[in-house]
Amino acid sequence: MTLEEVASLAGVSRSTVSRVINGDHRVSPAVRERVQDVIRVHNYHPNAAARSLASRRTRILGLLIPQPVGSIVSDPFFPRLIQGVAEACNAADRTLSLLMDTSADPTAAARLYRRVVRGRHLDGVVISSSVVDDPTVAQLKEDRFPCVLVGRDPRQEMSFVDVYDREAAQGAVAHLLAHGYRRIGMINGPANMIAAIDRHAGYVAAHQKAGLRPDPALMAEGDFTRRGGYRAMQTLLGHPP
Amino acid sequence: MTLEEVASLAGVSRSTVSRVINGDHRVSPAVRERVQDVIRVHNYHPNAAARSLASRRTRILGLLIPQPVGSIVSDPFFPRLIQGVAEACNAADRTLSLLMDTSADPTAAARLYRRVVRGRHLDGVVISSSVVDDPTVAQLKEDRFPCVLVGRDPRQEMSFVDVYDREAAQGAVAHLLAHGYRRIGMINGPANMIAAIDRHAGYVAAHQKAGLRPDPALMAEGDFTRRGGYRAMQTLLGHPP
DNA sequence: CTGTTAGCGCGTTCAT
DNA sequence: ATGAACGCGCTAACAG
Repeated sequence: MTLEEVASLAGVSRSTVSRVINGDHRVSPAVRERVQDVIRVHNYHPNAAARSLASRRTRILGLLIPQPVGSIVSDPFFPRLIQGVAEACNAADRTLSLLMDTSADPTAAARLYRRVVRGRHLDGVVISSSVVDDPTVAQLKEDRFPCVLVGRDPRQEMSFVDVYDREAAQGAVAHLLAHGYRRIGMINGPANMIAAIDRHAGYVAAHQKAGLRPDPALMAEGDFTRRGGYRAMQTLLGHPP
Repeated sequence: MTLEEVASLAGVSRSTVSRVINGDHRVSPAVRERVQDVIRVHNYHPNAAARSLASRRTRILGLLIPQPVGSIVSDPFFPRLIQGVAEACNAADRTLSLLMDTSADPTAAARLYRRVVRGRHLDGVVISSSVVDDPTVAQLKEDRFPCVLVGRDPRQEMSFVDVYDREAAQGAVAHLLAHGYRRIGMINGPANMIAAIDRHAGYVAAHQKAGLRPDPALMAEGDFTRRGGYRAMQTLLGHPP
């Protein structure tokens, strides 16, 4: 079933049907009603490829999840992120396409990227980039491809959504200090992650504000897995793994 | 950059370039080489929409995850599934599109389904259906839409991939029985899940084969969450939650 | 092995 | 408010 057929069934031209579908208000109520009936009765749905080709927009949004392939199964963050994005896409009547950097081959990511971006597969992309100097982010920026970061852009050149990692860490540490504690340990994420950098900065800032200097021996590195956290805590407790 | 431009830059016709792109072997090595050079140098990538419109195939595969929205974050099964499918799609040079039944509105799923399937968004779909009489599965079957189930089809009418739930459960219980144990408890999944049905069947079969009749009091129902498992175990242990 | 010719199904000016 | 005509970029016969 095509626009053409709907049009002839409704006794109008293709253009009119197209207008009805796209919510153009330059259609008389009577005609609109008639067209919508035909559409409903025949369960017509516009062909996605044809729409994209003509309109130059795909109505597909991408969610780009890079590198830490392992952690996608261990870290509950990703399922949540995926679900949230999926929900928003559904609400906006967009299709979500998931771009995951699986392969260990570093060029595979680049190829995937080029194919999808240059092939005009997507209207825009949400990229969950947590690492400093992510090459894909740089690429997107260079290509001026519509996108938004989940995790802040250190250079503040792109749109992003993030939490106040620094402030939160600072607040938590300040709270402990205020209660008289002095030996405050920290299990942080990998050092190349922006969130880890920010949290550490907050940790340090809270100490400094209290006129203290944090003890490097109280820092341990986890990797957002249970096991990583366990090991880091063992280290802090003086039981190196 | 379009096929047309690549063609004129390489001094051939559009068709030849198209053949090179699609790996048609009816192209002389010399010409192929020349075309590929132009493609590489100009970083050309074919327009996805145009290809789809002309070929009637989108090179997009769908992963359809229905109902149990909550469990997608608690159950590590889904991240693994998603990652596996993504990997396979990458390897096959296909794009993965994620179709999740978020909304509580039951008609939303149907609309999503119709839009995507009838709009020819996808070439095929992997559906992770675990529930008996899943309406979406029925719909797919009726529409004769290319798809494969993750989880078996009770009616054996569709392609599927699954594990031997029944046999595994039977084996496990038989093993315990062989070691002399007689009061064997079972924490199963929700009763409308095929996997739960199969596992229970195996549990019962093992008992029957040993001339025993399982005690209904030893059955408890979990929901694939830690908390659900905890509660079920409490019940089995005689400490109702 | 290569080029020519038709569409694929729709959005979008233009007229009217 | 509606329709006619064109083009989006590519694949797929069909010729040669």
